[in-house]
Amino acid sequence: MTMKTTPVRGNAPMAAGQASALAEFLRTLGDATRLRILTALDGVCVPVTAIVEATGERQPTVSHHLRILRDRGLVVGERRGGYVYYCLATEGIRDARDVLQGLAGGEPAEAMAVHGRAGGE
Amino acid sequence: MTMKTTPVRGNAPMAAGQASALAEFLRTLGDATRLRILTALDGVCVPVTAIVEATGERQPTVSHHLRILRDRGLVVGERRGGYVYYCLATEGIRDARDVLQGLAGGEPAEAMAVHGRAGGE
DNA sequence: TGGGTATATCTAGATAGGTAGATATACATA
DNA sequence: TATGTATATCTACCTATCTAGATATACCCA
Repeated sequence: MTMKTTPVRGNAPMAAGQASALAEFLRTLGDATRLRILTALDGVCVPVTAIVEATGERQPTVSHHLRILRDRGLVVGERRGGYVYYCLATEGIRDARDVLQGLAGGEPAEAMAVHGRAGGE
Repeated sequence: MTMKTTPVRGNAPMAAGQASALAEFLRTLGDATRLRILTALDGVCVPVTAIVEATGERQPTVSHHLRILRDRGLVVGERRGGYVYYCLATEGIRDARDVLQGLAGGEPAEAMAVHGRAGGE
């Protein structure tokens, strides 16, 4: 028996809970339709109809992804007459940017720590 | 018939191909095991055994994710004797950071444009 | 060359997440 | 109130992906 013991030890990896939360956040952004919806909403508030038209996706599909984005706090919807207008959620988007900055900046672990977004488990 | 025409038009969303490429990249990072592997490799090069030990994942699972990270150019493996040492891929990680910066910085569309990473289709 | 260790691959099996289609609900106006 | 439009929800199906377990391959040393 020769190569038994590990010659070098890796860093302690990111905590499991933190990694799951960060991974889930990244998967939220990791869908082409959602990215297209988010960019379509950049700077404007528009009804679902407009998003359907802009993206070329079907209405139920758009509603489905809007729901996910809403649940994650990335967009907000407000009823105005017959339409529900969707906008980027200022705070949620700012948090998201911070997380991405943290990831890009070096220590991925720090990203989630600062901004509560699913921090704990 | 009353609410027929859309009152406001959304922005033109990100191009479909670009969105898919960006989404795929984000999904690559959107896995807790891969995030943990990446952090375990921060600043050091270690054999698979060490990653298995550090993460607590099984060896085939680690190899699987290493393969994905390797294919995406985020890590590189080099054989040294009986072990294969894995390190963060300097260039790939720099590109990844740039993409994340671009996403965080404002115009998500610009992120992929600059750095080739799956830019085309 | 033979035995042992390290790593990769293969085959399922399980599960999450996406889209489609139908339909229900909410709202506005006539 | 009746009707039409806008949005949400529900079910089913499909696909991608993760993990497990077994096994193959690569390499080292005696």
